[in-house]
Amino acid sequence: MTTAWISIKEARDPASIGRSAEIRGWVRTRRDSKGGFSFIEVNDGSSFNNLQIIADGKLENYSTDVLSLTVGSSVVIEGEILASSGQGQATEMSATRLRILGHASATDYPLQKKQHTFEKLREWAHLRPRTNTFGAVARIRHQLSYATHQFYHGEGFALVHTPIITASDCEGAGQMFRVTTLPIDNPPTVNGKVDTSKDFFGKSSFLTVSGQLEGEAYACALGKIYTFGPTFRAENSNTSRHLSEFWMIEPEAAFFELLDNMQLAERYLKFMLKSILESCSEDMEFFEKRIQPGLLAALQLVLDKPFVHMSYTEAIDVLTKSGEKFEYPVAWGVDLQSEHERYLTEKHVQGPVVLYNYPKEIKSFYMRLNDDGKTVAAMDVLVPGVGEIIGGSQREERLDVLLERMTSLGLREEDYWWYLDLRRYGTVPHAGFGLGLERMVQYSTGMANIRDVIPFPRTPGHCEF
RNA sequence: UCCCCUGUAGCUCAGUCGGCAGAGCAGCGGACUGUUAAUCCGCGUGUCGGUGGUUCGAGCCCACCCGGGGGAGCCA
Repeated sequence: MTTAWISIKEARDPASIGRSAEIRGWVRTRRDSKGGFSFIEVNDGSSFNNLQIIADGKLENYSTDVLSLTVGSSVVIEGEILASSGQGQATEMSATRLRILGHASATDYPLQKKQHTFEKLREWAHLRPRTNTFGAVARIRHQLSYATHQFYHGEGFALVHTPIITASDCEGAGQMFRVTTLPIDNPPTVNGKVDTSKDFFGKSSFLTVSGQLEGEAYACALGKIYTFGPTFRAENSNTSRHLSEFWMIEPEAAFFELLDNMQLAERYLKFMLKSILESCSEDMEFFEKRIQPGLLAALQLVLDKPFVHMSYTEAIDVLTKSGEKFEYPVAWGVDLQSEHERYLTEKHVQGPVVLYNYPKEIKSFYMRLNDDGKTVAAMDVLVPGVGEIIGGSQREERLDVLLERMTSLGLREEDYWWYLDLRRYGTVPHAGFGLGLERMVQYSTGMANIRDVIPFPRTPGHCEF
């Protein structure tokens, strides 16, 4: 007869009282009683909370092993799940057998039984998932990812894997990382320039900044698709909201117009929030209590209310009449600055706001030109604390209009030949958007710095681990 | 990239007017207790980010460099 290995999440469930079981995990704390026993708190990542183990002095290895247990040690413990007589937990385990798999030297192990700053924990990115905060962030990140697949599958969207290496540098979303196998110290040259025809792909190649253009190709066949993958930006931006490598979800749907797109974004955001509030209540309570008081009520309010829609022109009007002193002046035609976006979502609306119909001059070439000839069918979703969490648009499906727009921006037709084919053959209205996963995790948890919501952050000058 | 702040013990930080480097936590030793950030007593810990300068004397003042944080731009 072997004892069943169960998770600590399961062991903490009062339904487990009376069971014999085995748990496996890492020691968080040990408190000794000279009365002849010890309390050991063990965490295995399955739950925010620990399981309290009562290790009696009668255990054969009590003095040799139990009393040597340090924070971070890995253990396998068999015992009986009992109703706890102490405060703070419903169940506990009375150990009948305890085995140490690996010690963690108390003098060397960096994680102490106290709070560390997030800055210090970034230096120990390989150990920080063992802390309360980073364990909780990791579980929320997983739940948001899972909810994403659930949501799109449920809405009839197919997952498409778009390429990570791209040979076109014309995705138009910022600076790209070059991918090359040419020797960096002595590359082949022609006419004094690097001969990229000798490179791996016979031409220059880069890490993708967006899967959108390829996504459009599949939407114009499968109808509704989404991508979920890493994206890369070689921009020298040093903020709490930017990463050089981040994960993006990009749905794209044929026959969708701007309003369909906005409604999809709202359903998607609400689905994710509902998912974490229902499935990660212990983690969310932690964020409410220790990271951002008021978080739960704010997220619940988002779920309960329809999103406010506001055209760019209305937004400019609101900002102009706000009486607020802005560092950057507001006028129709200028791009909205962080301070403007923050005012709109945090003060004016106090919740998510969908801005749409931006001046064409400040938006990308592929966005559909509105009938006014001045604006394009773009939409951004802004949320308090984070700012832009979603950016999207209805795409320009009319070949002549798209070509005209490209010409005026100096883009070369031959670079976009396959993208233009989508308009040449059976063109349809379509729309889509991109959501930055890390910004969603930030918004969901209240974590202030984006470097703390991705396991191993990459930012300018930092590629450790 | 620009602006501001910051760097002292393993961690969090104090250090006055330029005059012997000091607290809490962690650790170690002991006591005590169905404890839960346990409690109580005792003990140790330093390239004061680096280099140069001013000075009889620099953690403190000056210059440059490096690291960290916040904000801005760009964006998701």
